[in-house]
Amino acid sequence: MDQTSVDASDELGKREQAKLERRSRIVRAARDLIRETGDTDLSMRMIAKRADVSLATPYNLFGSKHAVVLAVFEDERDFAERFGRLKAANAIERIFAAHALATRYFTDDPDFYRPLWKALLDAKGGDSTGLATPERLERNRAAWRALLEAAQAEGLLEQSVSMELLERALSLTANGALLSWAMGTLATEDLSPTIALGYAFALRGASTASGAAVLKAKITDCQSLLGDRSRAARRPLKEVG
Amino acid sequence: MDQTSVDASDELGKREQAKLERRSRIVRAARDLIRETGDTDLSMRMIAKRADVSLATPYNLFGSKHAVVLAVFEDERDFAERFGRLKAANAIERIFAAHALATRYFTDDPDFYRPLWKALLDAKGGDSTGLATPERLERNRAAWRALLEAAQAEGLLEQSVSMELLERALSLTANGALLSWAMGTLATEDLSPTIALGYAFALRGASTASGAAVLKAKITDCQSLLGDRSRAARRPLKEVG
DNA sequence: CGAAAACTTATAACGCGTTCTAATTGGTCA
DNA sequence: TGACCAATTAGAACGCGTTATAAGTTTTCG
Repeated sequence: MDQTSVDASDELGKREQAKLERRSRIVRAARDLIRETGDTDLSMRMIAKRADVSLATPYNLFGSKHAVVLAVFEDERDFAERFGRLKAANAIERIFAAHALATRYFTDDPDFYRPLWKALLDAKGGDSTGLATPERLERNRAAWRALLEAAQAEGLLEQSVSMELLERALSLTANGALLSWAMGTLATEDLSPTIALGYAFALRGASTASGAAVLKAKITDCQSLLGDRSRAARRPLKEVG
Repeated sequence: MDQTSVDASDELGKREQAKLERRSRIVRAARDLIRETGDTDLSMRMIAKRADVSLATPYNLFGSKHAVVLAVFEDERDFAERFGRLKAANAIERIFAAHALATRYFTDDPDFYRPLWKALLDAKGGDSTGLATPERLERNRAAWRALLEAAQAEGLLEQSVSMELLERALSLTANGALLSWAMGTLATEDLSPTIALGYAFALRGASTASGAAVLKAKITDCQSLLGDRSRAARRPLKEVG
């Protein structure tokens, strides 16, 4: 309905242009509030005040607080772009490189992304819930599936397993880990190796003999990482967040 | 601190006894409300009215709505009891039997457990969040770890992998699936095979040669289950809940 | 230009989870 | 029995997400 072409910023009418600017002001206000105060002051009234709009405007332009936070989230992650230019020794290493790339967003800026995830998990709205826009979700799914199919083509993953279902299993692991992380049950430093270990287990379960070797190495890597940490620090849950 | 012995209901003083009865009235009220109306009318004011107590009382006795819902949840699942008497051909089959037992709670009564999970996921409270009581969580973890260690002792899982970390990977998968299910992204009929497939992948990634065979069968089983379903019905998201 | 359409605005309202106050009930114990 | 004390109670209040209404304001178009 909107967004008639890619370079739409010029020929769009002042009305639509003003709407776009209001939209971005709101998203920026929400982002800045998360950056400055975590999720404590992330209220619609605060966002509206900060964006110099009325309280009703975010509801006109986005529909709900969830949608605003989602817009902040998607604004930050120009993820799929860097996805393509991943280089690694083989397809499986490329999968873990993609994982590292994806996870670094969170671990590099946990004070920003943890409140964001927490806000995203607030499921009160019946139907508008979700951790990503459907289109974004589908694009990510496709990107991961492509990585997996490349590994399958290289003979590292068995032909008999469905890459679609394997991708679903991997994303389940990642979502579970991010859930634990957002709730404070999983420490930031453990997030990446925990997901990597889950990936390694699942991938090895779908791998051929040639793929199993490198994955076994990955498993022992992650295990020693997590094992050392838990043996060394054993911090109580309070200190996690 | 409380619960001095098993038959504590007698020698407890009328005051403490009345408190206990109020507690159970509140939990029962919350349970009935979920059963009757889903999560639409699950408000503290409703729960209090239904339990014939003041609005302040649930806060005195539980502390928060989250704690009340958690109490409902734990009240329903006398899970660990039936955990012991699982019989199967081998340790790995016993793991999947345990999974089936655990998942059946949800799939048999989705209209009850889905709102419950949704309420549990509401993370707004900073520190009281969690999907289970810490003690309950630790008990479940230990039970699963025992199952895994039995499989390891039978030579089905490799000695080099840590059963503690493998258990964590499995629970990540389960939590991720339950999250998707609670949010309406995963259909009830797909919940059990999806988790089972995730378990099968991860377990096969940690298995020895002798364990890999039965797990490969499990993988193809689950795959055909999920594949047939998605090919046959392809229902839109709306019809999920 | 001037009218109509589109959108924002201010503001009030609703039910929610949660906290607080003051008053009252009722078990406990000397 | 009578005094103490712990807990519940009614009720108001706070900020929240969200919705609705009525009154501006500004672009668009004949």
